[in-house]
Amino acid sequence: MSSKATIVDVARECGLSQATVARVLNGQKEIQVKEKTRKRVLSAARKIGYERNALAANFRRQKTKNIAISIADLTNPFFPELIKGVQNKIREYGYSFVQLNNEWNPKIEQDNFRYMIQSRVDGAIISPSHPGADLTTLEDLPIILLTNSDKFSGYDTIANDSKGGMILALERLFELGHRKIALLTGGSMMSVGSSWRLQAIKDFYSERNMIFSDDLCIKCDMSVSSLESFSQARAAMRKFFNKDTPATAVFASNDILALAALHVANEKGIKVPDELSIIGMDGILSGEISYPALTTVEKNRSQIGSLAAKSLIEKIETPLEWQTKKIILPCKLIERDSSGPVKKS
Amino acid sequence: MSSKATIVDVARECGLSQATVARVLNGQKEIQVKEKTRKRVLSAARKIGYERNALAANFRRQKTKNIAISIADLTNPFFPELIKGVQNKIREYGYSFVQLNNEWNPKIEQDNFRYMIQSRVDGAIISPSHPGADLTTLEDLPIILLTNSDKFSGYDTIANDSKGGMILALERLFELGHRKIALLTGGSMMSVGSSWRLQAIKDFYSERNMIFSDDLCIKCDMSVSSLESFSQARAAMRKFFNKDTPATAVFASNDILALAALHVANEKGIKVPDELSIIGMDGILSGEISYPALTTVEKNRSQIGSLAAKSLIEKIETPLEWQTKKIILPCKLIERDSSGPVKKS
DNA sequence: ATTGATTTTGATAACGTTATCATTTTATGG
DNA sequence: CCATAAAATGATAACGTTATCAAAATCAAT
Repeated sequence: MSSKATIVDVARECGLSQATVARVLNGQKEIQVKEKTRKRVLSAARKIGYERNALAANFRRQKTKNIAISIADLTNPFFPELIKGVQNKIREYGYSFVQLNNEWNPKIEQDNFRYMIQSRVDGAIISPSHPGADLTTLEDLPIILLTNSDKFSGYDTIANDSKGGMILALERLFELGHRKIALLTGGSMMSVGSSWRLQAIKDFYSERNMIFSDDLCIKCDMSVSSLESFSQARAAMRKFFNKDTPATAVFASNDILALAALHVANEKGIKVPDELSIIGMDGILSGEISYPALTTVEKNRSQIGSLAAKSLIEKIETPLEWQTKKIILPCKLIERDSSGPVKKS
Repeated sequence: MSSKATIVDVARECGLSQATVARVLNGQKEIQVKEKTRKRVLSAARKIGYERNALAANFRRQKTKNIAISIADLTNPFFPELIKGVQNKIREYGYSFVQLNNEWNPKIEQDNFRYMIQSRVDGAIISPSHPGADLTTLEDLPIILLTNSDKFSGYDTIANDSKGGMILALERLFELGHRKIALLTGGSMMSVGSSWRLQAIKDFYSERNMIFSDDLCIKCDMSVSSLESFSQARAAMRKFFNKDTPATAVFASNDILALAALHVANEKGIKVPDELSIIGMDGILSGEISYPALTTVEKNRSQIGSLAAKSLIEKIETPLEWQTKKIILPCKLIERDSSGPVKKS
């Protein structure tokens, strides 16, 4: 049944050596083989239904044309588009990928790293589960990290400029007249902690000779799944509004949190954007189709994915020319319908 | 550089034959090897840093412990959770997977099938890009299809009972007093066409001695991406409301469309659920976090994924005992906040 | 034609593991 | 203690491709 035809069978069929057959069927750049013999081989191959045995080929060259993508959780809306970007790019180069989730669990992450080594992937794109992730298992496997944490010095990294993006949002809110801006946060999707965000907004205010009151920082426990973090954020927002701290705008560190804020605002009859402006971060689908549509600081995840893929393949294929890169991509403010000028009262 | 230690090196190191070493390191069920030698091998392996070369092993056994998952588009919110279900299940059995997107393009889909054959995956879970998808390329590769289309007789299939789910929603709406129910549809995510839905709702009405007016069927062009189909549906809904055909409820064939309806209702100041009930289908995250939260007919995608994975592995590992299965899972109505009793007027 | 350079083809040895035997060692029972 | 069975280990041949080198065929130029 599954005893497939091999290159030797094709050779026998067309009366040529297996070397020549190999050159025709799997040889690169179609070099060094006469058109006539090429035809002969191809028709013989078609006749007996030859299909290349990639297992044998990979084994022989100890290359797989396969890369790994290690992320925390595929159901996190941040990742699918990123992966798509990777996928589209690597297809151009004839690579494919295995996708490994770790559910934020460092132990599973380590298993996955082990798997990468054993299955001899040619390289990996890794979104570390936490800033202390141990990458030593990977030895000299070419990798690109999706993070901008400074814990990974010496590694190649690609990420959006989250801080810059945050400032973009704050500046715009200031332009719109907002001065009482609440910060809704609880650790980013990359699990890099969020204390820098509080610092960033404080700096932002102090640069303008104002102070950011800690009352306006709404912290919520950040949990594993998007849905849980939504619930947590919603609870936090409900509490916040009950205290009726006067805030005219909310900046949330991701769209899920922003949508929680929007949800609570709707619930309480607070008009968005007339009475409250909300800006999120990431640019996920849920924010595009909500009502009102969410203003957000977009991270171009597809672009990150394709850049990471491109870099990785360069690193794999021309390792000598490679030198460590830290790419930081700007974010882009997308103004939709959840933000507007502060209400005159 | 990357010349890794092999089984032979370990054998030399510990003074045993490579056969014994192989039995210790990669042998199944830890049978037939003395505890003392086992220790000897393991410490030698650790000492010289042996890592199993899965390429060689796969090649030798012509098995990969790898399956493929072929879907249309990873960014379609339907799929990530399904894939997660697959992933969790196959991990139990020591399998991993490659994920292949086809962007609804049958040509790419065929390339992907070819890739499966050449890379010798042990099996595949396939969501056909369209009902006429050609699976002959796959010959006798064990596969499980994610569809309930009757075009795939003879294949193993798993899918939710969409029609049953739809009836669940309609029955509930009837219970709530709704008689004028609009059907918002345009082809399902599985691209299986949607004419059956119109038929189903007509049957539903006629079973109750009523007739379903075609005016209440809102068709929208179904496009590739979720966002586009949202826009299309929103446009269709705007048109529908302008005609002010009196409908007290909308049943949408997926959550994206339902959210489009919700969006337009909000836009027009139509109160949901007081003035209009909306029920969607699938149970995606966006519907859980919208305001109001979307009532939906849930398809348990994680369950489908894990069932598909379990079946596939059975089919792979005990092919003789296998017999063709067509599994149809019931849907579940999840009542959230977008549906309620019809308004008394 | 004859030489030499060049292109095209052929023969064959790896790659590192697993599977199949053959062989050795250990256990069992009279 | 010997015979026999059972358990543990060893030797070696695959798996199907690619890479290397050698041989043959073709081409160019005298």
